[in-house]
Amino acid sequence: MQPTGVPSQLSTTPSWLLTQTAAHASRIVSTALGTRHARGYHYRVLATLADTGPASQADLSRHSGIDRSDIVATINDLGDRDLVQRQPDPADRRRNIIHITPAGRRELTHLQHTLDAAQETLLAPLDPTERHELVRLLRRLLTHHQEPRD
Amino acid sequence: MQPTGVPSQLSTTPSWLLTQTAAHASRIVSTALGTRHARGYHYRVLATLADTGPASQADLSRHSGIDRSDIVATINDLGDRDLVQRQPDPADRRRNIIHITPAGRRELTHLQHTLDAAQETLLAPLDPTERHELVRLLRRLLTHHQEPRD
DNA sequence: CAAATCTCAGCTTGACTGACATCG
DNA sequence: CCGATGTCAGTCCAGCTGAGATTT
Repeated sequence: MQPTGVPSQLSTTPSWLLTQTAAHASRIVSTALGTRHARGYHYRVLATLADTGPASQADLSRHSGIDRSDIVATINDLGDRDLVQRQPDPADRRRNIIHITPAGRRELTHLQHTLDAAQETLLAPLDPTERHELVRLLRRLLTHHQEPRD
Repeated sequence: MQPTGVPSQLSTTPSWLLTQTAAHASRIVSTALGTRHARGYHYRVLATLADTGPASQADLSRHSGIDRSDIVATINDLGDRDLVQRQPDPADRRRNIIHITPAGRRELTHLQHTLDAAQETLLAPLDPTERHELVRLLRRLLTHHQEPRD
């Protein structure tokens, strides 16, 4: 008896497995973030700000991997909740400098704890060695496909 | 120097790695399918039909994991290209029975070859043992999260 | 009546595209 | 004028929700 009745041609395919597992991961993570009224973009922006300090929206886009266009709404959301502040750059009036606020840092900490728990849920069936191996393999694939500077 | 400049908190997270890797996989696969003017749903429906034989749209939905609502448009697309046929079920007039046509089988074969190549591209940096291990770990995660009959 | 089937319209996330005005 | 920046509108895929019509 098959799990979801998925045809064998699909269910043995690495890319299918990846997609499916990622879908589960994303659902678990979204649910976790949802308990704090956040979404992926919100966390990524906060994490990036905490990581690299205040930045222009363009820099934020580059560092977080979120498209310029999507940064706008995300910053609006976070700004509405006073988790970040948008200030015009006096030195370059095209720019907004985005700062994370103390409340933003606190929220980030909460989010990280929430995500740690989600991570544990996701990886429950794997022992530490296997988790490490999974991470290793995925990183290999990622770096390979990210830096094909040929 | 970081690859995409992604903050470390993200880049070491399994679920982040999964999502990112899956994104690459999906782009590779979509591109491959695109060369034959197909998308994921098209392949999945064709593969399911070839695997389980003619089926109602509801069964097709169950077996392919595609939502009922999305089956409709997919079958329309495939029908327009004469890759499948939609016939009313004489025994149950609520049903349409979907058949794969000879052209559909031929197209499926093409798609599978295309996808095999995409798979090879995706897994290029891993040796056979590692590929097998990756598949094993992903399947463990999947089955765990798919059949939580607790 | 309940349940299954098909269909349709619409929403959501994440990612992206194109255009535009502003400014350096 | 070129190029970077912020903004806005809109597209796209994959997945889902809800409702209706039809039939068993």
